[in-house]
Amino acid sequence: MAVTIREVAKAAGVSTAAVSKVLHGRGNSVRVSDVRAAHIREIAESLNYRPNAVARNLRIRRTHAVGIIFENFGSFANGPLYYMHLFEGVGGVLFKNHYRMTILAEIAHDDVLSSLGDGQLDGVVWCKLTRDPESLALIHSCPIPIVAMNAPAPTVPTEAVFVSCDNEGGIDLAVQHLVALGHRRIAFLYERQELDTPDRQARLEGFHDAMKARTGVDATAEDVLEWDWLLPEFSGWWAAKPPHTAIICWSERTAGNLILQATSAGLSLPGDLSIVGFDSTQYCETTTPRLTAVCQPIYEMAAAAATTLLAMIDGMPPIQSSFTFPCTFDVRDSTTTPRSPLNAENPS
Amino acid sequence: MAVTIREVAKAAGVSTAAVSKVLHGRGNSVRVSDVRAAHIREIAESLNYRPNAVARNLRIRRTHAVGIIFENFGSFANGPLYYMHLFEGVGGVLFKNHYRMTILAEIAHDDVLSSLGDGQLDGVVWCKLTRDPESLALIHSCPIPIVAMNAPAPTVPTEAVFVSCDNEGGIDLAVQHLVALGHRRIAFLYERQELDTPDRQARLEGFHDAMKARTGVDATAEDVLEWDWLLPEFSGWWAAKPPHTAIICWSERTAGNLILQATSAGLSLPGDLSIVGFDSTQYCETTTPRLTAVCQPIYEMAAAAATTLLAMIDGMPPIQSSFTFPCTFDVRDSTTTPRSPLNAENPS
DNA sequence: ATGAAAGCGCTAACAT
DNA sequence: ATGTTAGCGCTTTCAT
Repeated sequence: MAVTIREVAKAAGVSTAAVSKVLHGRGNSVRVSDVRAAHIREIAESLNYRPNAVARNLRIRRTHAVGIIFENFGSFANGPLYYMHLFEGVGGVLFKNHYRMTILAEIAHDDVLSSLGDGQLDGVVWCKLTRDPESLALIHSCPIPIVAMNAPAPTVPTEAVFVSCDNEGGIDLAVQHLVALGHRRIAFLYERQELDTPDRQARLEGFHDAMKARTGVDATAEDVLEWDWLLPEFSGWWAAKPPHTAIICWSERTAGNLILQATSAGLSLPGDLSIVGFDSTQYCETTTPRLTAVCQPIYEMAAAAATTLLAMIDGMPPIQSSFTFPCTFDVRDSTTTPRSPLNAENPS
Repeated sequence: MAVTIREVAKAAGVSTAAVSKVLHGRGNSVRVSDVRAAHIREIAESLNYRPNAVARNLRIRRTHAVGIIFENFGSFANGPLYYMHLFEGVGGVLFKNHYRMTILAEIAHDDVLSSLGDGQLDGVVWCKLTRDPESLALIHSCPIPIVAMNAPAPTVPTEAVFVSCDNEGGIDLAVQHLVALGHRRIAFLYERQELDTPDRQARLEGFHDAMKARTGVDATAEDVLEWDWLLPEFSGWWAAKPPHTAIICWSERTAGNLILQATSAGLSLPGDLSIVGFDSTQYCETTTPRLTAVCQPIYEMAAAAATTLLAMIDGMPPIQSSFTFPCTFDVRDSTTTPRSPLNAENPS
């Protein structure tokens, strides 16, 4: 069907080795004179030769393709924009380096090994890899390098590299901001469905630490709100006149839904309730009020992940086994001074 | 390095053909007894054998991977959500059929052929393929099947299949809606940067047709607004007291930016100006006011594209060379009756 | 500088 | 029912 290197060689009256060298420039044990090279190129062109990458991949044992695993590909478009940026950031680096990016849909753990070990991928970026023993075992027996994004670095050293943001530090920025505005009773909110998400867990821990550090008092169970997906619990919670004047949401999207619920419950935002989100994307500009949020440097993180992965593929041992990026804080319109600071520092 | 089918065969005392048949179930000229099969499986397991897909791909000349080309991958996250849905829709079908999806970044036309003809892809979904002769030539010489999404079907028949929505019909729904509300002077808005986008062109044509049909008068040049990316022209335009009472935006994101500009210029929406977008995603729920918009059935379109492509890969000639899906209309809060219908039908 | 030939790991026709 | 073998298209070592 397609014209092969052999046919080009025959037509040009040279060996396949010469054609390979000239057209693909690989190998250094073969030398071809300029005239011959030009001739070969001409023949190849006229025959409309297209190199077969699959054959080459088999031979050199490299595909220049890396996989990217999302745990929930199906809800990409309605999920946080965060994923998209991550995706773009990784893709940007890969494409610049002439790698392809292959999406691996949510796959059963059993299938992962066969997917990652079938020779089609040179490496993989794994988003939200969990820390359970099963995953660690998997990392261990995986024949290609892995970089995990937004996953907590495991306590035992592994072959994989972990890239994430400083979730605790990010939440501390949020608490700091709210406390500076005068808030004392602050709640932390997440969806029941996100219970297992490593980032959520880290942020909750950060919340406890920060509350202790910034207000001097420990957060209690009633300061932690675990609600359902679209936060139907809100109106009941608000009706019970909670002492809180601000809510920190574990994610951007959660904050968006909270704004929706609060608005439709008749609250005036941010006067009645200050709201902070996590992840500061374009999305935060489109909510009303615009969402104040912790910002993780997604593009830098994605670029670090991809760059490190490519280095590993090239056989260089990673410099670090984990990278943690500091967060920043973007103040927008969803936070303000509390209407009535319940636990003001200096009640006169 | 990795254990091959040959080593399994040797360890099990059988032929490679037997191993291949048992483990991968391919070929029908080979029969293996149950006991032998069980034994082979056992050996393979104990040797931790992993089939090499690259070798198999070379042999069977199939990769079970399809490519997806976006013209502007880099601005995915900040672009219209439309792309994401498309992406998910295509991916959903592919994954269900055990195909992989490979992202092809914006590539120079010269590179396209080498990318699509290198044997690594069984087919490709091409988003926003333009209709120029160059692209048509490319389609013609492309060795794998192509499905074009949201591209106008060319007038001359091609090997590719085209999937798009009825842009004209969609715009007509918008005009109908506005006219029913009492609007007579309606503008059509797009960004200068989108000049070449086929969808935009089709929608503008649809605008002209619909205005003629629904109001009886032709739209003029001043009814067509070609502004810069973030619509900085808005305030000047509005200050000049244009006769228009409504604007139809070529895209969802354009409409969002228009809302931002109008709001910051002090307009009260939708009272001062009715706004309609194109593409009705989650994004339309997050603007203030919520965006009334034409809705194209993206998931169905994506599914049709992917399904058709897979059929073509399997050698079945496509039933149709183009699929056009009807649009629907989602009324939200960004449209209302005009404050003062300038050209009311029956001025008393 | 150039060519011959041996595989990469797998599949499938063919032979037994 | 099972084994032998010839490739898929390319790279690369080794002779010349």
